[in-house]
Amino acid sequence: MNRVRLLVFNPVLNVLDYRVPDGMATPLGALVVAPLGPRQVLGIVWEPDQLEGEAVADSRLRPLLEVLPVPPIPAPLRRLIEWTADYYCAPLNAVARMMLGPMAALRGGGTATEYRLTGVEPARLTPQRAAALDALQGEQASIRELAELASVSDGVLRGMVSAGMLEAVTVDLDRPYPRANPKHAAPDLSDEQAAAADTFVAAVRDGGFQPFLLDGVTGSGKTECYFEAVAEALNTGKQVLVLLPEIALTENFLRRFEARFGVPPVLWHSGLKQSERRRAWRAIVAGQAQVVVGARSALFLPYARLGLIVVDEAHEVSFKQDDGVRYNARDVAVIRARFEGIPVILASATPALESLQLAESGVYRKIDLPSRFGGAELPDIQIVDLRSEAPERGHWLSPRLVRELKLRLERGEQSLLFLNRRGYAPLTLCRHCGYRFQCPNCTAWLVEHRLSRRLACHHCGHEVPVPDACPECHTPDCLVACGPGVERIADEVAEIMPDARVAIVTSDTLNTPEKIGEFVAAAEEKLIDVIVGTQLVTKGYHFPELTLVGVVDADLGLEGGDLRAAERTYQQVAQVAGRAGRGEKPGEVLIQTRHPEATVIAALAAGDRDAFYAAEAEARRDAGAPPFGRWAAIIVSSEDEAEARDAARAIGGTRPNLPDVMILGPAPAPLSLLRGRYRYRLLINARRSAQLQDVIRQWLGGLKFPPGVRVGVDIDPYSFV
DNA sequence: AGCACGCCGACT
DNA sequence: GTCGGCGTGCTC
Repeated sequence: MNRVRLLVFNPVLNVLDYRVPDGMATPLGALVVAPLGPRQVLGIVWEPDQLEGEAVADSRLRPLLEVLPVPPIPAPLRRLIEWTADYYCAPLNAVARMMLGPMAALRGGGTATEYRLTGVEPARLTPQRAAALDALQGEQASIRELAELASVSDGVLRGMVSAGMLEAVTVDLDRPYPRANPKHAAPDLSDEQAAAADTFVAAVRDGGFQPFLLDGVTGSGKTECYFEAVAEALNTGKQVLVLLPEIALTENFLRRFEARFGVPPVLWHSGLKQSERRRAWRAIVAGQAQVVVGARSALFLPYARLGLIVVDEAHEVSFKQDDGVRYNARDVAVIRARFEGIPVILASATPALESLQLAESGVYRKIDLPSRFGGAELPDIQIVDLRSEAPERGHWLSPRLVRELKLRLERGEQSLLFLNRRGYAPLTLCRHCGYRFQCPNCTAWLVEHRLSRRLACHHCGHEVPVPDACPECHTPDCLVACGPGVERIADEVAEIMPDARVAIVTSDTLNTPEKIGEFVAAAEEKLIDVIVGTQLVTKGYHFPELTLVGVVDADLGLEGGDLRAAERTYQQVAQVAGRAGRGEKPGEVLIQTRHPEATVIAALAAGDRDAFYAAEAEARRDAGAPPFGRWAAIIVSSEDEAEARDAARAIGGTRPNLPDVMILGPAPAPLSLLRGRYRYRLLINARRSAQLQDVIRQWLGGLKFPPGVRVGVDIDPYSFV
């Protein structure tokens, strides 16, 4: 009898065996549909010896139902999925799920009906129709998606179809993407850039695993360099994957890509519409998508002919996924390149210490771009000691920073104020009774957002309108805002410079590609004098008239005892400083701090990157932190507090006693209530010699938990909440 | 995870 | 005699 072993997409069943009906071809990697009880399940044909599980007797095997019309998942991706599951202590099928697109993408062909605005004036314009008219400019999608986009019911849109305001368009679901032209606009590279580009081009041409760390200062033109490697891949018919840390950066990237290659790249991120996602997945699998730009979720897709991976802004912590499978896309990208036998480029102006270490030890080949493109100078960085140069009461901008802002406004130059805190104020309390607004689902304050007149939790999305009176003592008009957010800083700028045109740039205000485009255009046309923004503005933007950067509170990131707090502060400030002086005029950076003596701040002021990394390396070595030692976390959560505590104690009570592994906890996690779940945590610090994952697997493998309890393992954690 | 099965108490 | 509570076990 012909039997196969499947990796099946069932949360609790990883491996099942089936009989292959006569005449059915089931190569390794084939996606198949199998019967499971009264239901059906999707599975992948896998090497039997790679999947653990008792072999079931022939007589119990049921026949496979169907092989899906999709090319088999190639062996390198199967090995990557095994590696990731093993390294991050995650279930195989949870990892494998990340390579799938929408279920509809598994069957090709066909057409869909989409709708778009016609411009026809209706006899009757209801408020809903007016809102839809406004929200759907330039959009084309299914009724369902348009309704979502415009926040109206689909009944409204169907009415608009009858009224002739919307028209149906039939689209081919698998229509190919336009071909990129590697010679569309060849760049003008400096000698430094050209040398780096030649190295990458050769690596793509020759193939083979080769990891690069592209270490170039802000404004050195890293993108132009790796674009040459992309061009080489296009010439040789290979696919390229470019990973970016945030969706917000894809818009900017897309423009630069289109300028260089004549067509936009294929996008992959969580914001895609269902039909776009389906089209992209099929083109990726078929090899028709030449260059895919995406967030970390693009990493596990089944590319047919991958020839190069680029991880841009490779130091960014958002490459670490913090729910579901907790993997680091930067690290897994290197592993994928190894299995695929292709080059991988990690690009950054402020590499992670781990990456620098790997470059120093010769694992990565380091390519340096030490100077800015076009002769622009790196900005002058100065420290403002908030203890001696205090802002006015209830204000956050020091006299010196205010002076410099006014000077830029007079000269018609632009300024950027950076504060990594969304909203108006991080805490709101009642002046009368001291009541503090807290999230009912999380251990967190509600953040006031004045623009939307709401109090919002930044962890779970809980939102309430700002009340007129205190909910506790019912005193009217008694709420006070504590501390600054970007909205409040924008108010302060408006107060000191009433004529200045201020733009707030956060994920709240720039949440669509259109809005990002409008912002960039406005900034380039000098319709904005002062940009106030969160980390969203620290990367990717190039505004030649921007000559002043103010870091409102450099100490913010240092609070909280996070393992990587110092490094992240260094990276954020260095990145945002890099926005200044990118044109002909020199840039100036003012960093406001209460700890000018801190190593990070001193290194930033002195422009001494090596000193910072040396000090950071020493601190990490002392703490047994990466890359010298290893950390892992076990997170236990339940909607029931006692259940979570008991499960955590049960884990703690069976801790292994090993010389090279230290176990801390269990203790309530810093965010002890998150999205309605109570959380306990154990921290594991291991020497590099320890078999960390094996220890954890053995430890947890012997334990059983009640149904409501979730136990997650976080290898190399970034977030310590 | 779902879902069926089954054993028990409560109600018509 | 019937309904429905959720503990237990199964899916190749």
